[in-house]
Amino acid sequence: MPATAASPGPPALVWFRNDLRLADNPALQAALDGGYTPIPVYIHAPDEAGDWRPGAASDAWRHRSLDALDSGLRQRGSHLRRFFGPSLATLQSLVATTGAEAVFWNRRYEPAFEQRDARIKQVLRGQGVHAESFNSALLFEPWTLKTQQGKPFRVFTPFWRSALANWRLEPCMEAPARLPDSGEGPEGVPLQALRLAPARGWDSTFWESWTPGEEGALQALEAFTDGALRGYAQQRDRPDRIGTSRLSPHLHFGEIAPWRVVAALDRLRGSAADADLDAARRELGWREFGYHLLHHFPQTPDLNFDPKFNAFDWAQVSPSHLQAWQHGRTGVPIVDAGMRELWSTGWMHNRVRMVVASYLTKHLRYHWRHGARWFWDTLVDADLASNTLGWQWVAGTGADAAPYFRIFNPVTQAQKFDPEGRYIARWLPELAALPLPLRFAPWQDPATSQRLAPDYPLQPLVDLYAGRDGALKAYRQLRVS
DNA sequence: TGGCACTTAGC
DNA sequence: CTAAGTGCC
Repeated sequence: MPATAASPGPPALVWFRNDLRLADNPALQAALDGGYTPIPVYIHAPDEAGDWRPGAASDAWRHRSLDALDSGLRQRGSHLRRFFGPSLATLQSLVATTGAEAVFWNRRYEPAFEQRDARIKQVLRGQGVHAESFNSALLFEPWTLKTQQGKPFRVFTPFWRSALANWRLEPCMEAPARLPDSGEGPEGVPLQALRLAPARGWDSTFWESWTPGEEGALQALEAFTDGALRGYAQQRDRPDRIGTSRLSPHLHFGEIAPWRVVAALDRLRGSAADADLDAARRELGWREFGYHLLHHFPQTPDLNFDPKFNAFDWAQVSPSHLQAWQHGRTGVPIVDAGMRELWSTGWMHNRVRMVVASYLTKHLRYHWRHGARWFWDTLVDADLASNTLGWQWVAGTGADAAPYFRIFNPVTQAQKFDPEGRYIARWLPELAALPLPLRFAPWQDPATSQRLAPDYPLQPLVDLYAGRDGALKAYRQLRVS
């Protein structure tokens, strides 16, 4: 029986995780449809993520997104209650103190969470609580698509073909206009107590370019469909323009449903170019593929997907060289520009992610895990599925990966995708005075570079040809052994 | 979702 | 001489 203001139903916990939105939220909707009074809770339990507890940039975003969620709930007459973990004990205690008859949540697919949540569901049900989970994050949950042999996909193209052949979208559901509130049980702790926001405010520059939360996500979607979608198939490779959707952090935190993004694209069929719409949908497909792989190959955040690479001769890490890469001081402009963009905005253009990753794993020949870890800590969109897929793909160790010998030349990449050098100049202002061909490769005229860009490293960490050569030698060695 | 050395066609 | 194609890493 649906709840009304006059006769509120029994309480049910709605456990928010990476589904920080009120529209298209199946767990919240299940509570309402079941006639319950939803008690929205968030439980801070970073240790339960195992080796992959969220990084600092991700936490900074989550702080703001939780704040936005609480505002949205309050506008509708409810509010968010925040607690410290462990998750199971906290839920059990809340069930006891609120009298909740049910617990609803939306699924996560990271290995540590899949295990934890399965156990939580089992224990709660064993205690007679109605515990149920839903899909809020994916177009296709990892177990819904299989190859002809009933096995998980390892190659993107057949995976995506299968997805398109089995296409079925969740209907979009507007956020409830009003929510009943319950006064039962503890109120939890203030948002600040979770200490997600950086103490010293190093993230302040992030928020010039991002608005965490459901409202910000919808604005980003609108900005995309009104703007960068036109020409997306080509322009998304251009880091010097706003050529991408910039939806990744919103999708990661569940501030928007992927099917709402698809629905927005579908509405543009006929008025926007099919190539652009298909390319945009295909990028969502890579996100889906990442979750598919992570679920079926749960070791891949830490281990090579292709075990052949376990014998690969990665270079020993020099802490100063690794730090030069991290802080954008390698002496290769497009690499350094990307790493500085990451550091100051918590995000990096995808084309540049590939370039800096190729440089780390090929020219420096460092194990991809060093790059994956740095991205994990610095990206606001850090996502275990996408991060793992991306790094193993570039490193050549992954499923359907670029072959190891596919080594990006950072100078060629910059000339091709940042032809006016504007992206480089934006993130490396000390290079803005360098004339164009030189701005891509300052070492080619050391005297001029010294004069016009005295603050930039004149001596690249590694010679590009030597780096490429060393990588190919190590790869050859792997193949004959 | 490459790069490069080398070839060949065409001027 | 350059552009386009090819095979390999």
